[in-house]
Amino acid sequence: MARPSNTNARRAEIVEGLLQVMSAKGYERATITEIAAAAGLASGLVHYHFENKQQILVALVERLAATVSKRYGAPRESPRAQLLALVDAHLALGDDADPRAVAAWVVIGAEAISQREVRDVYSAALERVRAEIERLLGAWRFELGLDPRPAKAGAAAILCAIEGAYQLSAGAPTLLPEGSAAPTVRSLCEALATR
Amino acid sequence: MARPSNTNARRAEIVEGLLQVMSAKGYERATITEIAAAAGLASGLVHYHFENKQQILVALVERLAATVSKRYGAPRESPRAQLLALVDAHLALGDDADPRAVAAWVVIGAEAISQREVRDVYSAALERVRAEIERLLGAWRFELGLDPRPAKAGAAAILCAIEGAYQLSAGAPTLLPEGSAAPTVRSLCEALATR
Amino acid sequence: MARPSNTNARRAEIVEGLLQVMSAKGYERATITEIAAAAGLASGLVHYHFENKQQILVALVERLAATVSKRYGAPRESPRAQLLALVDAHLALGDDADPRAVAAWVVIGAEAISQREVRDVYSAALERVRAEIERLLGAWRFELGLDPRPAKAGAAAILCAIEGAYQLSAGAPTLLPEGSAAPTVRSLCEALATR
Amino acid sequence: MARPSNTNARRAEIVEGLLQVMSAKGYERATITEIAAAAGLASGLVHYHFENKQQILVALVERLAATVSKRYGAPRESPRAQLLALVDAHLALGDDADPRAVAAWVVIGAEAISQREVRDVYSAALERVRAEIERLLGAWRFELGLDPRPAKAGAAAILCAIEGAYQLSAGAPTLLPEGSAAPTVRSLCEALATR
DNA sequence: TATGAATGAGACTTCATTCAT
DNA sequence: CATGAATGAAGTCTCATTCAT
Repeated sequence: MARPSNTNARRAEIVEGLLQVMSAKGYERATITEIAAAAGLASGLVHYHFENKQQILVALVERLAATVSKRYGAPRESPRAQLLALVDAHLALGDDADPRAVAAWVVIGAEAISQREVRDVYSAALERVRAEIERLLGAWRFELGLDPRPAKAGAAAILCAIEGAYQLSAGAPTLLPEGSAAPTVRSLCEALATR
Repeated sequence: MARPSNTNARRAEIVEGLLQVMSAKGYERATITEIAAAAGLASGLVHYHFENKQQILVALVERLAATVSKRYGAPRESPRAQLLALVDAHLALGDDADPRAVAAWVVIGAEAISQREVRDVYSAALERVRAEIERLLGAWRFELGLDPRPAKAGAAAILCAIEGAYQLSAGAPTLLPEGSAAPTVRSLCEALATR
Repeated sequence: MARPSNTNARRAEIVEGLLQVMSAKGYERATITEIAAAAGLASGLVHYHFENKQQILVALVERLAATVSKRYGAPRESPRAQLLALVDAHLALGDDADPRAVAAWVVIGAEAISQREVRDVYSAALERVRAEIERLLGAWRFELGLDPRPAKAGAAAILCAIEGAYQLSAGAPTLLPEGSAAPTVRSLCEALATR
Repeated sequence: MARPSNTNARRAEIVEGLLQVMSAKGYERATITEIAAAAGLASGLVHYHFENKQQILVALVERLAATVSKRYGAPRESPRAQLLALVDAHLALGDDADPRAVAAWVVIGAEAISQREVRDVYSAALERVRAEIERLLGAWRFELGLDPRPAKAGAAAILCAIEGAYQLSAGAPTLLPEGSAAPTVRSLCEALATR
């Protein structure tokens, strides 16, 4: 009698709509009306599936973090390969590259400053990545017979570089030539792993 | 009879007001009324000194870039010292550190994505820094007898790390321990200069 | 094959749901969704049993009037006893007291001002009470050998006092000490009957 | 240089607009747009002078209470005259009678149930009246050589009757013949004072 | 220059009602 | 009868900008 719930699909569509509009206009200028239109829905439906606009943003943070995780995916044979795969997954080489996702992520980083709930999920996502980088960098250095302790500072540096690459490629695209971010950060990993 | 113009002083006060409000609330949520209040002015006066809200933001970008330049200041004896001074000037060690300026800069980076005029001044400011880093890193490598050409990619990496450090310290403050950004990026410079 | 109709039971549940929500939030702020939830029903069902929201309100007016009538119930030996029983039935002494019903009745009185259909049933319910009071007060005075004609004005005064007691106990609960309304109005009846 | 502030005048106009619209439609159905139109103002101005809609309602409660106080005005020679003047001031005989104010007051009483801030000012206004009635009724009874203590219950009864008369005249106008409320309540005062 | 009231477009959000299942 | 998603109008509130003084 009752239709099967399609709430999850609708929520995903709305989140996708926010991603599209927000990457072009920023968060505050992404109106509910536009988000709904981008998702092909009536505007009133947005608030049936989300309590308010901020909740869509929170859901988007999680969706973007999950997308990178998925792309990172399968385990590799060595810490080195694994770390470089992580970098590539973030700086998305090839067809997967999604400039809108990058722009949205930078906007989210700015919103995290003033919106606690956004900051919480944003910080948590970054912390997971940082911990993984630290683990891999430490293992790599250990294999090389080096002291693994500097991996903590190194992980922070690598994460900074990744986030900074997002920032530059979205906000100052002339500065970071297309496709140059990944190799740059990869070589940075090499430098931090081997000294 | 004519009062001496205080336009420049007033403009600076308004820009400072935007800095304060924006670092706490973001750009769109920084209202003219609040900006004026933070500057101790009547709201109507803001549009006497600035054509519109965006122009205040543009002026703020220039003000922040100039502040860092000033802090960077005096020439040092070696490319290495000069580069490390540049890093310190950006990641503002000591009493000069201004979390509000960092937050505002991150917000500006996000606004640059969708507002061309902001992007122009933002990109230009970053490009000046990037070019300076490249110049210093190249000179440093030259002194060490290394090929100076990788300085281009290295400069990009260093700039990414600086901007990423801003991002993390403003949007995920638990991730980047107080004062840890500068030494991390300094050691990154060493790594990139010497291999 | 056909299920027995449960329309009447469902309608009563919905009316009860409105009573609950309305007494806490007022009529306009009582949403169909909340009313349905309070009744343990799906929101779509409400409009199967009622044409629109106002019809639920009309049904509630009748339900509340009927509840008081039922409480008033059995005939007493004298006009005096009967009138005092009527007052008690309205100002609901003892366990029967239902603050939500009182609040809802006051809200209904306000809605009656601007909604004709509500006003009609509200006025009719009050008129039945007023006529009964007048009848009893007249009979009482007649038994005492007094002119029964002032019973008309007296009935109005008593009805005013009852409705005013509702108003105060719901909207200014600090003013009318718990349980003080009924004795006060009873003594008012004595005063109006005997002079 | 600066224009003299007209905030108080504007606020009064807006409050008056709410009175007009609310007496015809109820509080929730009185839209800001209509209130502004009734006051001859642009809608945006309403929120320049009032934080939100509820604050207009609060201001209206105070305005209505003050209006009755003013009408009550000058002191009389005896407690009896003073009390009857108070009743007349409330049930506004003659040209002063304002059915819209009565309707608005009843609507306010209903809103007081669910809006704490409204309840606070509404209760306070009623309490002032109640205390004055008690004082006058006690003095009157004292002059007559009667025990003044029942004045407390009597004052409650009189206040109930006044508020109930508002209720009936606004919500069930056929029940309370035009102009009949005041004499009825006056005779009620006599009854309560003299027994 | 300076003030702060005024404007009006547009944002988010709510909600009665409808309807496919 | 029942469900709950869907619709779209309408409401409150915000705010950049303008303007009379």
